[in-house]
Amino acid sequence: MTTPTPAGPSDFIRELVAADRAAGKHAGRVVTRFPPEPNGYLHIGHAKSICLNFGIANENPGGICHLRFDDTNPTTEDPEYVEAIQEDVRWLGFDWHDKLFYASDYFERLYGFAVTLIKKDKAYVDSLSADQMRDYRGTLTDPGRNSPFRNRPVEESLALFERMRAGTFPDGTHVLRAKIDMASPNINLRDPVLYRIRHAAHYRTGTAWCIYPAYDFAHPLSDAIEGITHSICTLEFEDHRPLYDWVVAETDAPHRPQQIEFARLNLTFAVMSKRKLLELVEKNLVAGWDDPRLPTLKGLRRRGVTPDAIRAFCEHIGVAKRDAVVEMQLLEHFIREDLNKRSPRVMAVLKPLKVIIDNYPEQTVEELDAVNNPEDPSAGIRQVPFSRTLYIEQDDFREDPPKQFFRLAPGREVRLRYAYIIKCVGVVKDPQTGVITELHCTYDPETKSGASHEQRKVKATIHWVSAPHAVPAEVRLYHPLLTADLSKVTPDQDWTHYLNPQSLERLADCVVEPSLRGVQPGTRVQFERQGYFCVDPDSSAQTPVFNRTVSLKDAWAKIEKSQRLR
RNA sequence: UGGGGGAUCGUCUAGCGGUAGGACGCCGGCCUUUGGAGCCGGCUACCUAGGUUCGAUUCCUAGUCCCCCAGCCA
Repeated sequence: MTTPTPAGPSDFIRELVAADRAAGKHAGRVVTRFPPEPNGYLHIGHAKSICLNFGIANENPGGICHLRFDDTNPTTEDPEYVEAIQEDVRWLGFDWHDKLFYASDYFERLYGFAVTLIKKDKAYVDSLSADQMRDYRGTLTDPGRNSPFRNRPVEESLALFERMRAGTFPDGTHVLRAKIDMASPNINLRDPVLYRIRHAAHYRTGTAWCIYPAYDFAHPLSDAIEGITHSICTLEFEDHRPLYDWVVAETDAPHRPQQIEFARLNLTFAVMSKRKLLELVEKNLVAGWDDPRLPTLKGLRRRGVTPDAIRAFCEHIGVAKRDAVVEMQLLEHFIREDLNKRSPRVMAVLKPLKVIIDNYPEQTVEELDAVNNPEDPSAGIRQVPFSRTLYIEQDDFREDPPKQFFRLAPGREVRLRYAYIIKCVGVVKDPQTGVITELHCTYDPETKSGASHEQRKVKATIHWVSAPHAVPAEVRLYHPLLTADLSKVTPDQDWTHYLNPQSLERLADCVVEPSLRGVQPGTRVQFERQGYFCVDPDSSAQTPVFNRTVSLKDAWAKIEKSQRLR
């Protein structure tokens, strides 16, 4: 029997957690953690992990998810990122309560665990250079060789490790290594580095330390210290798991967390690697980490995406172990679906063309009823002013209309949304340039929108804004940043030439209906026939700035169109 | 060529020995007082070869392909 897709999210990790609870493992407790390194801003890929970890904690009674900063590398980390990451997790709608931790808070305890290991002769101070170590490590197919320092007496390692901490040695002269097996087929087990010397100021511990624990040492022990039950990470750590377990076991840590791996999120046409995102920001190829063209949470927020849409997307894509590349169209679908429900429809003209209704009284202003959201009757109606002089979209008029063009043209009729049917009776051009400067139309007073009698048919309805009431606005259209799939680009290849140099289009002469005067930053609206816009949440400009990210489909259509014209 | 993982519509994902389901996408139609909206219909998949079985996407065997690992990054 085929069963329909279950209503709630379910995946192998949730099943495993459920099985552990049922078996009474960890006394039925569920403790997860989201452990970012504060070396960049969070993006949609992190959202998958956040939704998973916090989601599992929320779904299980008494479950909790810690937020832990994995800040063990002083050279890449910055408090700016710590702040931004916390904002983003909260914005996404998750709460770590009082469970905010820093791996750097464990430095003293971690040092103690390391000393324990040395005393058990399970770790030693190695004095090989980095190059020598690489040489001794062997290759994928050849086993490694023992370091000449591997059998250093425990007392000597202990003393050396103490002096490493004291700052006696320069960077790179010594490391602390686990004593496991240099011939292991798993390279991670060939005496991995546990501590390295780094004379660098840490953003939290300052210069208190000049040795820093490596991920493979700090992470399992941080999990153990915090009583994490399920340590969920991405696939590339699968062959670190034996080391993870080794560290927890050999240090006699107070608790045995379990590492579980899942496939990270890849999105087509999105720059997701922190290295590349950093490069974009540092080379000023984008305006910052919150540039709406970026898949960062801050960027998505500025283009009007809601946390609800991101969470719905993350739930839908599922959790599995196979490598996956999700299509951008799927993300866009969830964004549209969400925005459709919540964004009021308003009228705006992006490229204005003046229209004068010759037979409409000069001083008259009518207030016409407009529906705020056809999908949500509770959103109600508003009034929009109508007058003799209007703006319509330049694209809605063609002097010489092609076959499939049904909007305004000389002698033709269209309906003005919420208003009257008008007919174009005259075209005024600049005598110098020949550019159309205004249209003259007549209106039919019998055709007012909502009038119950005799429905006249017109081929098209267009939007408009009353000129004397129009509110000036700026619109920024963000096209997809990339025109190629970056996953095909090798790490050392220059990838920035794939960026679309025309990815930002600024339209300065836009007008919007008066109901948008003084609208709050962050407000999401749908412009009639133009798509979803968000009043830039972080803009302090006098005139409202509307952001819109152009969908892949539209972007491609535009590219094709421009190619046809050539 | 060592080790660790993974293969189901174009893309994600379900299935746990009994007619391969959902979503996105795409195609067609309807709607037309806006649509990047809505409604209706259609499309395409079990990596290969053997075996076990009444019956295999599911179990077994062999193979193929893809991903990850040789940082004193995480």
